[in-house]
Amino acid sequence: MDTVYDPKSFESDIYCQWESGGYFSPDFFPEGRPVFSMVIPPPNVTGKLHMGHALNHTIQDILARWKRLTGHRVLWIPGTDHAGIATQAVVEKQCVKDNTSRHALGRAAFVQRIWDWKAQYGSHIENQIRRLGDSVDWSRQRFTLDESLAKAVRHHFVELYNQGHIYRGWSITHWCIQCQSAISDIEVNHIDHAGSLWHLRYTLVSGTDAIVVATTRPETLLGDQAIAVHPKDNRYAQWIGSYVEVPLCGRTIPIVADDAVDPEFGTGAVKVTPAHDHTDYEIGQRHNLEPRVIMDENGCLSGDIPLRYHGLSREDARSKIINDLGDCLVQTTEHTVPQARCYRCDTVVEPRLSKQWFVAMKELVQPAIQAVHAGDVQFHPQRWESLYMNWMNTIRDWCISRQIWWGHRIPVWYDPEDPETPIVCVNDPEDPRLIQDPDVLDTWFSSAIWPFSTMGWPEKTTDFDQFYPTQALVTGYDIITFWVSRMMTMGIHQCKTPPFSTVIVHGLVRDITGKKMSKSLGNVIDPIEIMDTYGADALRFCLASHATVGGQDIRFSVEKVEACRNFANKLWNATRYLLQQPVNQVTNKQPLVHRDEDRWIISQWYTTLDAVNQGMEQNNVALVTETLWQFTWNNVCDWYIEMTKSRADDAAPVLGWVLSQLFIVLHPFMPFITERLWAELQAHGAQLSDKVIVAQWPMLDQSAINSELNNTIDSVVSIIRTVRSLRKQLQLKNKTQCPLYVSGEGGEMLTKYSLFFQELAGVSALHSGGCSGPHIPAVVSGYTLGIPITEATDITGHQKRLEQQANHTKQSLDQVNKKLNNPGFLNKAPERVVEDIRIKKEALQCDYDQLMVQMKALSHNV
RNA sequence: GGGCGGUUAGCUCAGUUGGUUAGAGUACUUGCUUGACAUGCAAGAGGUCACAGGUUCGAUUCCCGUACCGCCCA
Repeated sequence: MDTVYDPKSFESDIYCQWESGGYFSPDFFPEGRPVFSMVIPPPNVTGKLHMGHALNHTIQDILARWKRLTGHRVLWIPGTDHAGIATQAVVEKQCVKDNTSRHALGRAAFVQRIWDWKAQYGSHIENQIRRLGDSVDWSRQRFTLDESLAKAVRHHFVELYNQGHIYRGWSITHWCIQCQSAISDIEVNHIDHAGSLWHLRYTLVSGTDAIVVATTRPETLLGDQAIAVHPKDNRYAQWIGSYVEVPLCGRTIPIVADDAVDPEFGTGAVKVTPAHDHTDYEIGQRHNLEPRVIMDENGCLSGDIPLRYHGLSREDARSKIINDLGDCLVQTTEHTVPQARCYRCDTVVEPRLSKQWFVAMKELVQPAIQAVHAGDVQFHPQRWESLYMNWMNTIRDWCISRQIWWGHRIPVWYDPEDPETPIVCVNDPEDPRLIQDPDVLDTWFSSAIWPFSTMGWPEKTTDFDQFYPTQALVTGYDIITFWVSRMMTMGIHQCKTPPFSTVIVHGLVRDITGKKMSKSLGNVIDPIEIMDTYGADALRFCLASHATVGGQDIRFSVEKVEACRNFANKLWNATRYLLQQPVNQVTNKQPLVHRDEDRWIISQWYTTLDAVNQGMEQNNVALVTETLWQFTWNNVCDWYIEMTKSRADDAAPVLGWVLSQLFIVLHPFMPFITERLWAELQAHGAQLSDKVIVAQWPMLDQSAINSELNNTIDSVVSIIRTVRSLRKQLQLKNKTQCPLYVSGEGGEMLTKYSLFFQELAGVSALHSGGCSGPHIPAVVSGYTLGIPITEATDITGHQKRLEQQANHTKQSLDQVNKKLNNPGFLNKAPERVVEDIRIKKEALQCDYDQLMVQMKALSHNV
């Protein structure tokens, strides 16, 4: 073995062994075992691995490997989604480079080009996932456009349509001029923008009066069909029903009264543009206003408008119109406007009247609400439940048609002679006259059925029988609304059971200052680069150590990954140390031992295992990493190995057993190094079976936990540390040994461990009882220590130190006494607490008295 | 405007029924070529638990408010 842990030298090799050995498949294990299944949140096929994936996958893989080790047949399904708009955009860019376009190529050729692209680059992210160590079943890998999944999507669509949950209709939808498609409500971010409020004068047709309206989008006046005021607004009551002239157009439009108008906003009168605003559309419906479309799909003015505005962009149109308004522009004020932007490309989204396909959600989501309500599905942490509930309770219809070519084409056909009647069917109709709807479905429409489409639904497959529903879904909170809610809705609707029983929600990975990682900020940290430098295990352990029960966002620091790499190195070298001794007696059976330090490490191990088990059950991954780190580094390396160095061969079966058990429990967190070290033990003759990925999780042996022994060894450790500290202050050379006097109740018992004091604290001889000559004293956990003074001793320094300790002890003692002198405390606090405080007081008093004695004695030596 | 989360050592974070002298890693200081490991060992220093009030015998912990940071929805 190398003296230094070098993950690059073995990680990929180990992954190949797992993958080719079939260990990731549930079929590796006999039937009859309990099942644990999960589906991966399918990453975008154009994507590359980012820190969010790394965190998400680390948590899932920890779960999967833990469940596998605890005897489950684990199925974790991998795959990617076709990411309609994103993928199409990538290939369109490629077309531009090649001096062509999708329209020049035509639909079929363009779609083929995307498939070609996918064949070449689509497995990029899959290979990155392998780097992370994901124990996914590649034999069941899926892509949302696979034939069987496409069939599932069609089946799903047709069924929903036949049941009346899907309809086609006119509506104001968000139109992204960049993506050239309608997008759903949820794909829009509302961001405040420093804009203006323009006050415009509309002259009444009869008479000379005018009404002033306030608007944030003056360019839409070309599409105005009314002015609206609140029905109870006295300022305008007399004008309701009158007509005004639209500036720059000459058209006349009515003044209507509508509750939707906020009298407090602007002048209390608003212009109504039904074809280009959600609220205005609704007002228009109530007052029979014809929507007037004045903008094309590129956001340029068009339609029945004055010629001079034709073809202007939204921005140019605005400035030109403001310029042309003249007297009609009464005033301009600064105003913060919420701007709707596309979540993919950040372009300002245009509300646009168009005919789209929708899923009527209100009724469909009811069972999904109920399931969470009834506790059939639980969120961890629970607070996300309210986000889910809020979203579901205020759900609006879901626009699922997209005006692009890459995706599941809507399974609807029209007879050219009757284009208003859709023919909806699973299989392509035979009649060649029929024309298929050109649109494709929102990618999320196929993602919503991912937990069962991946298992062969709607066919009755054995996978579906065995593995649906899944047990857990792991995701960032940002896609609870996008994805979790829809999987719940569709899963219950189609399969009568929620698709998972637990939703584990984690935070987002941010940079060290707490900012979101983004290309434009230039603060992106590439997980692949991190793995190249520190190894996958270090990255995983680092992310896991941040995955607290609270699910807080994570500030990612490279330093912490480095620390985790060092931890791996520690484990590596502890094993290297062990392998200097014969390990052929190492088995998975707890070895018989007769020494306290052996019993102690075994006791500590089970204490650790107990905490690990509880942490895993409670989904507290971060706590588990801390517990394992502490045991490995502090208990095993710092103390057990050091205590047994003089009898290393004798202790090897114990150390070997402890480490091999530890490898199993660490394996979900650091799969590569534990597998590698497991193999190393095997190669040196340890009797360990197969691979650690399929080892048996240790059984907790409560009877081996010995708290009395733990306390004793704790005392020994404290004394050794104190002696080291004293030696440092005495400026004793490392090799200079000194005698140690220990007095205090049970002090004789410590002679049993004199070898430890000798080897770990440089004690030449341990004397039970006080030191009669001049000495440096110390008080630690009820014992009084003494080291004889030499010429080099800095006595005043020690007096200072003792004084400090005495002050400190006195403070604590005062606090404790205050409590014990407080009748309220004595009467009202539980007896247990009062008793604890009494015991503590005695210990503190004893220490304090000793310190006083020692200080006095020391002062004689000055 | 409505809702949620955060504020603990220089930095990143633990701290679950309210009760040890508030912990860890890292950074820092000092000393070590220690027969596993300098990706290391040892010793040390470092905190008014954001601020103000309340409940309580007792508050980092529970409640109310304020400030700042962040997120979601409209």
